[in-house]
Amino acid sequence: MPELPEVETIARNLREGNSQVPSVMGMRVTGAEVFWTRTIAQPDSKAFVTLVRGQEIRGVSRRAKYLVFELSEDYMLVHLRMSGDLILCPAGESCANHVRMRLQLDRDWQLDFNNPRKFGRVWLLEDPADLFSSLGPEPFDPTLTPEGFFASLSRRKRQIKPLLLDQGFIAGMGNIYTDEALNLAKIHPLTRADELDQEQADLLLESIRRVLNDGIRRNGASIDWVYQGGDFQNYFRVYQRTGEPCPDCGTPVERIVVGQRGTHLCPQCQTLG
DNA sequence: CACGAGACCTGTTCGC
DNA sequence: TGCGAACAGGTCTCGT
Repeated sequence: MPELPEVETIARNLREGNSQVPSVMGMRVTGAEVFWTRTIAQPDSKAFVTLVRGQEIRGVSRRAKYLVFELSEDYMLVHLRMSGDLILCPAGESCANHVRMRLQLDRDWQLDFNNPRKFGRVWLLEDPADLFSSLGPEPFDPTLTPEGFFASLSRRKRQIKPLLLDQGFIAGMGNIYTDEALNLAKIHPLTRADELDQEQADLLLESIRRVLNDGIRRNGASIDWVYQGGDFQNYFRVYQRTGEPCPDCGTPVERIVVGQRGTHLCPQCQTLG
């Protein structure tokens, strides 16, 4: 589930609460359990448990696809990777089947890191800067202008889809929103980045922002068993819609493989120059 | 630098 | 029904 809109939704729900759960702001960590040791990337899991205890949650935000917990002493960063989710669950209850790490909180809540495929990771750091140093700009950063975006594209010879998935080029895009944005912008995923003109770059940046915004507005996308919450999956244009009509021209959507990722496109709208 | 393949993991779905 | 293959929202590392 976790691309920018899903991570943003999780951060917002934890920060602000919703009809089901309260905000975690001001809650204190009274203990931690690690059920899959490799979940903790830094420090080691034993040190993590010791260090995190007693810290108060003072902020929850997002950078790229990382959840950023500002604690009283450190920052806790969580990357959900392919199948992770964070669930605020009443203390002592079982809200998920694959919990790899749990923070016990006061006020009778616990924060469960559910993660069936065990790819997700957690860091506890004094300063998150090193983790973030190689990340590209946030898509909504106002200093990311159409002109600057075009200039960045012009310097790259990679295919546009793998480039958009590269978190060092632009942060937060994943397989869903990349396919959606490229279809909206009518750009073939194999197009070389330096072959796009200014007009296409403008449209691509606008499309990226539009699909991400739509995703956020719908609380993200919920595909299959991994995640419940959003309903953006009902508004996909091409992602996992192989054989269904392109929303613009009606041509059946095709599936190809690009960089080992399933890729969905309209062969009529998105052609190679 | 660009690219492809393989790793890391478990669960679901599809085809025979 | 059963069983293996294919596939899944991500990222890292290695070889060419």
